[in-house]
Amino acid sequence: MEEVLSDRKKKILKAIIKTYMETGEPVGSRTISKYTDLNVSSATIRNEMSDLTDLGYIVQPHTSAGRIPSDKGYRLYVDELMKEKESEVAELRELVLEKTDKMEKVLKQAAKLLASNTNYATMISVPQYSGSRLKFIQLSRVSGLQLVAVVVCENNVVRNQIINLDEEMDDETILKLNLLLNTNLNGLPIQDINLGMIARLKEQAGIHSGVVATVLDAVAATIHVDEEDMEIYTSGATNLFKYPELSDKSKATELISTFEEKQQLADLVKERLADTDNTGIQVYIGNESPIKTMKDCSVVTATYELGEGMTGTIGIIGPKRMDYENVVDNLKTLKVELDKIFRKKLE
Amino acid sequence: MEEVLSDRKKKILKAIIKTYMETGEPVGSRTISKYTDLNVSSATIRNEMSDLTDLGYIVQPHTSAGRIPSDKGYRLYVDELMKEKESEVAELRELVLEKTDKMEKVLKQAAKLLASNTNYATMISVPQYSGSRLKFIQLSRVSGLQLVAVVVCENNVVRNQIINLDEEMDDETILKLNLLLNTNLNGLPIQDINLGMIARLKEQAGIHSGVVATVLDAVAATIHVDEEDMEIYTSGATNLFKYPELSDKSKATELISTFEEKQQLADLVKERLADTDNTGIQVYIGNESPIKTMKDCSVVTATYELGEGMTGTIGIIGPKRMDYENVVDNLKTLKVELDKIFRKKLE
DNA sequence: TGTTAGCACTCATTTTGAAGGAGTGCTAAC
DNA sequence: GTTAGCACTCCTTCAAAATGAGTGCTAACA
Repeated sequence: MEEVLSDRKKKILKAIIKTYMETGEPVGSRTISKYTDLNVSSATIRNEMSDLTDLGYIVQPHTSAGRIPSDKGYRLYVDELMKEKESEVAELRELVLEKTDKMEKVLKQAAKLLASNTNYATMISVPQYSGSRLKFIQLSRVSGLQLVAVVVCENNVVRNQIINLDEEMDDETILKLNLLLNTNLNGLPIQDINLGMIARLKEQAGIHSGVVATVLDAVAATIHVDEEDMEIYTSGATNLFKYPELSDKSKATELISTFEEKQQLADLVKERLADTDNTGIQVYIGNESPIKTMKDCSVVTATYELGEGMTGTIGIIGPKRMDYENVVDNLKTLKVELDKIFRKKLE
Repeated sequence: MEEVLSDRKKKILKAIIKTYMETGEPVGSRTISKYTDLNVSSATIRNEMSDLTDLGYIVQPHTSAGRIPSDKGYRLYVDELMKEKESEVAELRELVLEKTDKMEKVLKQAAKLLASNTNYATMISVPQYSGSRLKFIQLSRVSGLQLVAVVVCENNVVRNQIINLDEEMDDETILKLNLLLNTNLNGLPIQDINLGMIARLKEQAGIHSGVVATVLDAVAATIHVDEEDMEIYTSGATNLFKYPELSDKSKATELISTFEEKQQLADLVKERLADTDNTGIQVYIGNESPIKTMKDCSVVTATYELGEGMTGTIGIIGPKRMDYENVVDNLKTLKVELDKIFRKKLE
């Protein structure tokens, strides 16, 4: 399995992939013989191509057509062949920064920008705040039978919830509960606050067991709200229509559905985030992707950090012949820019 | 312009529209002569169709093809011809209700359900809380230089924001501000709380002008946050691929983009909500729609209410030959169900 | 006067076949 | 090991021909 390719074979493979990226058409031996600086005839190229086909790096759609790269070919390209390109970083910053104040907007804009920069489809996940600690918690009476619970985390994410009571709760009790909650929970990592802990608090609070229990349960719910479902913004899904190999009706339908549903994208993001060694950029080629509808696509993802344990994922989805260099570059740049923007925002 | 059509012409027009809805193909005279209970020959139908063409109710794509309904034809159909159908209401309720607790989830699910029920694309807007009154407002210290502002409206929508301070603010000032804010603003409609009012409060608060001003501005921003941009959920955009007249590449791209961007959908919703007499169901046929990319579609919208001035819009987007009866039915049902669900939730 | 049958005509769609062309694989020669 | 040459495959394109749905018109009929 671990064949070593000759330099010439590598050059030819690379030329095939590059040409195919541009044209989307199978590429023939004559094209390559002119394209490369190898100065060999098309017949020679043909022999080499025949070998590459046997080795599984390229594929012939039908007998008398040129070759197109296989997943294995792309993989080699991504892993070895595309090293040298000089990074011509786009200036994302000014565009992104222009007085957007809310994280959501920045993320949406980032997805949009990336899509228009690359001409592929993009997605970006709203960072989860796993690992973040509780900074502040408060119950306030809103009206007779209503409280509002407000939870602030270290990373300044705020959650809240209205709590409807069955019976009234006096100010003193509320005060006591606030004290109880803050002394016991502040500084704890969000995911460590579990039901057992809440149960213990309930005991400690004792007195008005009925209402207090309701309230504490609600507080717990507020803390953990949306823990499992992840928000994802997408952009440029229609860019995929530009690539004929993806835009026949059934494929397009499936792809666009995937982008509309977002569930599968979320799963992918979760998988990436769960990866312990998730610092780098990950490339899924064709069937390597966990999303089956994307078997004809490649997916490139990067994770970005907001400090304090908040990580999100950016992804680019395009045809297998996507311009990997450019995509990786863009992702790297965006990753850095997002880091800067958010780090700055979080004082 | 106000021609009166003979009964027979109406019947023929209706038959044409119905048949065209099913097949999507131009319908010819022979088909109609067999389809209707008129028992007239195709030649007679041809004469009538010729008249209808002259009157602009139907259109001939090319000389030797059948006829398809024009926008005017559909309009007549929607306004007059589809009255009689018996309403076979789908049982949305159980499906929607299954323990979803958050409004967003209910809305997302409603969009999804409607899309799968109708086989068209759907959208639903998160209700705006215009007209709602402020119920409760509170500033709390989160840490040394951070406050959190929490605003609760009558309809239990909660907004919050972290406020970063330049200098510390003592507990007494915070208390005073809370009192000031609550006594002055509570009970006021959200949109009546304007900058002038905030300016007056600033004066009243006087003392620590610098920090206090910052805080009050932030509070104002919290109250009005997102006032202008409207969240919209969509579902089933890919359903539109099922209709050949919409699924050629350029049209499909435009349509899907519209659904992805959502901005134009939001504009449409705003327009609908601004409509004083917005209780009913509105049908936009082809170019009647304010969204230009939907000139080959019809858009049917309904507004639903959550009481206390919160109104949202549900929309169905399909080909012009959409099954209007079914769509209108579904919308009506969903409208009622949403009313019930939310009214119940809001105690 | 309204309805109908019949027929010629139109025009989009489908089918067919031929021509063209890109590309391969193989062989033989260098 | 490299190259030129050539037969062969098979996709694509194009135009012509066949098909067929549907119309408009006319003439006959009730």
